[in-house]
Amino acid sequence: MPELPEVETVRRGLAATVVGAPITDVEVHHPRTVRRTSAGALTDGLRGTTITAFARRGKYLLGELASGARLMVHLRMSGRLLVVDAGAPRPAHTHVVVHLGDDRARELWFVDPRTFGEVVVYDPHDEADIIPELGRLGVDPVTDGLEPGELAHLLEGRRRALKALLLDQATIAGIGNIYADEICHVAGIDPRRRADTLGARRVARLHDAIHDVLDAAIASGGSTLRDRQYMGADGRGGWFQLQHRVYDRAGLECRTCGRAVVRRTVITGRSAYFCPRCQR
DNA sequence: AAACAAACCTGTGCGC
DNA sequence: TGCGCACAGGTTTGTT
Repeated sequence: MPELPEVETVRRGLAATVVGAPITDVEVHHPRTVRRTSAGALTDGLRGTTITAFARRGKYLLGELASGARLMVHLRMSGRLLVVDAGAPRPAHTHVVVHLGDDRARELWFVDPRTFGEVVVYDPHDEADIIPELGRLGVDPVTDGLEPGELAHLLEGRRRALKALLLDQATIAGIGNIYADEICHVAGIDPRRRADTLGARRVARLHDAIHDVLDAAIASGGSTLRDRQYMGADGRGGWFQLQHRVYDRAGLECRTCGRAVVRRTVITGRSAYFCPRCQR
């Protein structure tokens, strides 16, 4: 579910609310959530310390602990991180509860119906062994920046469909199914077009679209779809879905040109939405 | 290099 | 109203 803008919104929410709060206790209610290590490793690694900062790389959320350890959370399809008052009634699928012992006690919940998500605490020295995917991540357009020349280089020799490349986390980190479609639309490029055939003008448009779409989505707190799955750490949804041009709009009039109907196709096994008139 | 399917799970929406 | 199927924001693994 959550892509770069959603994870960034969660990161900002946590940075503003749980950084500096002493962790007094940890409950783990689902072994799958801590499968990367163990419930004991998570509990022992968090209890008695404090989160000093939150970073984000692609869709990975990384917390620095005062102990020197590191916290990694990946929300995958249905994960949510919520900060609530202590003792608040817990929703179904609340798999991890981190007790924050402030003057005003609160809890940090990890809620995840599909249990694809993960929470892990580890020694940063062992990061390459415990979370090898992190080492394979490509450039994060927001955190690292991404210049037109660098983007052109990433596209060179890549014969895949552009959308498939945008979804490849080892090339560019953080873009998922919603934003890949929205970026292709804003750039005016057919998502099925081979990545190595864009030409300078399309590369320039793609560069601008990547930054414009991601920045606008972050400014809107991400996209909360019909199922209301995604929400920020404060429990409030985003509103970028109101600005979606093509995602999940098959059969509806294109919101950009108004003279064609949005089509749905499948690229690399994922739904892809585009306007055949605006995107070539 | 890259397409494809299957896997991991639960929930929801739709057609009948 | 109920049943069964398709599909869902992600990622890995194994097979062509």
